[in-house]
Amino acid sequence: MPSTPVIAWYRNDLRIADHAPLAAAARRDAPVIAVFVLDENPVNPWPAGGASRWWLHHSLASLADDVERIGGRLVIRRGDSVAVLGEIADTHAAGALYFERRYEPFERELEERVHEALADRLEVRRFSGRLLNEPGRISNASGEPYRVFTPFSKACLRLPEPAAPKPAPRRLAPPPPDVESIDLADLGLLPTRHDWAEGLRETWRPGAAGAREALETFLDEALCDYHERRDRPGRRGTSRLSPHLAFGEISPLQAWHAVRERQAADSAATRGGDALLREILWREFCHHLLFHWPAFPERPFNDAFARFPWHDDEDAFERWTRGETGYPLVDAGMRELWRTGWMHNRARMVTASFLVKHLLVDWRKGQRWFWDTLVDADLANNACNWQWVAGCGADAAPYFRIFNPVLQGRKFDPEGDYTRRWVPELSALPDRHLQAPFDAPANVLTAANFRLGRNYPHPAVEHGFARRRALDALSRAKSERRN
DNA sequence: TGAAATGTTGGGGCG
DNA sequence: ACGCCCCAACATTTC
Repeated sequence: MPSTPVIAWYRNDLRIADHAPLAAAARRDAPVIAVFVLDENPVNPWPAGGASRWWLHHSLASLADDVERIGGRLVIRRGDSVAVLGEIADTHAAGALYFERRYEPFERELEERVHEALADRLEVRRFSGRLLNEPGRISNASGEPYRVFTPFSKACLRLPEPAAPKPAPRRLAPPPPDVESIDLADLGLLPTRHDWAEGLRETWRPGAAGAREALETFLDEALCDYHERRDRPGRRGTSRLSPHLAFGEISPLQAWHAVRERQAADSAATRGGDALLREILWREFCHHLLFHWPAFPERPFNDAFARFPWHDDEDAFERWTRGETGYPLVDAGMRELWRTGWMHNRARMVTASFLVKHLLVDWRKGQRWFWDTLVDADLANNACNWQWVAGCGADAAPYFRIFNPVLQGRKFDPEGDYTRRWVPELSALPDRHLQAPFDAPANVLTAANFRLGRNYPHPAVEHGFARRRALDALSRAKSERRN
């Protein structure tokens, strides 16, 4: 068989194990041109944000090592994906192009363009892997896509247990030596003007090895109590796999299978394991929604919100982004995000609810901010969860569910570990008053040498007032729809 | 994967 | 002893 090279096109699937395109390429017993193309097409409405770019840089470095370890070489390029892939294909007479599917509208369209441009010259094949199930495969009794999570997840769980993930190819035939590549550093993914990435470096280890390490740590230390402890942001109770999943350093199948294995070995892991699998299914559900409603990141799923009078309050929005709202749990979350590129899920719900319901700022502004600052930024999850919080999404929190940031703080950070870690100026306050310094008696504040308005801001808005205002505005939006 | 308002119950203080 | 009130504590409903 003539060994014309095969191109393995990498995008958000930066791993070598359980990677169908790479495995198929290796099986061809031909030179493998593994290539990542940084495509900064201005038409893409969702180019990677700063935190994602930082992660991408390090993840590519790790992938390059992994590819080399099995005898290959990762080619790095920048430019228009169609043009670059076409040029590589022509220059090296490639016989095939393999890649893993994505589900974002822009990426789906890109896949179509790649197919159209190249399919007459070589074999273009796309593979599944980013999800456990193709979005088109899951539908309800009447053939419609599910709009509610619970029946969706039940349908997923009724399917046969997925097959075990495949190991990495043992060996790749290297690409022709003259395949052009540029230095990773020349992609310009790292911050230039000032180095804001220190907190990211301290917190994360991007790459498949880091993903595997995070998974093992989670399985050993947190899985059994996951269903309870994941709600406490002050403890290490969550998997912290989200950025690794977002960049495909670990596949959802690998995570799923590892949890199932642990459950089989240890009955104490049953409940925690099921809770984690449920989160993986939420991820599937979000992608399923984005697949069937491509406008999800731009438009409220529920029409009643189409003309909601959001407040264009730039000042309040900026206070929120900086973690200076005057509500300790909200500020803790926002500062954790800025520093580490990640935020505990409980805090995500509370901070997002605060922006949308207390400040009445458009959820799309919050979505954008998260998109730029999260290392786990994923279009489907981000859009789906913001709409969920705002109350306009599929299977969303009802409009009258408004988090009280003070009560949430007392309930989920009772000892104040999380709040004090990220808002250290509150450290000296006793637990009792930590979440509401504005309600603390004067003698308590004096004893802590604390003055509201000097050490820490006054609340951006009073909770009782904000709550009534949101209920009023949201219920009106609902009834106007009916008329 | 809420919170607040409202309703109910039961113990204890008190006249 | 009794009724009355207060108010936790808990349950229900309402937003």
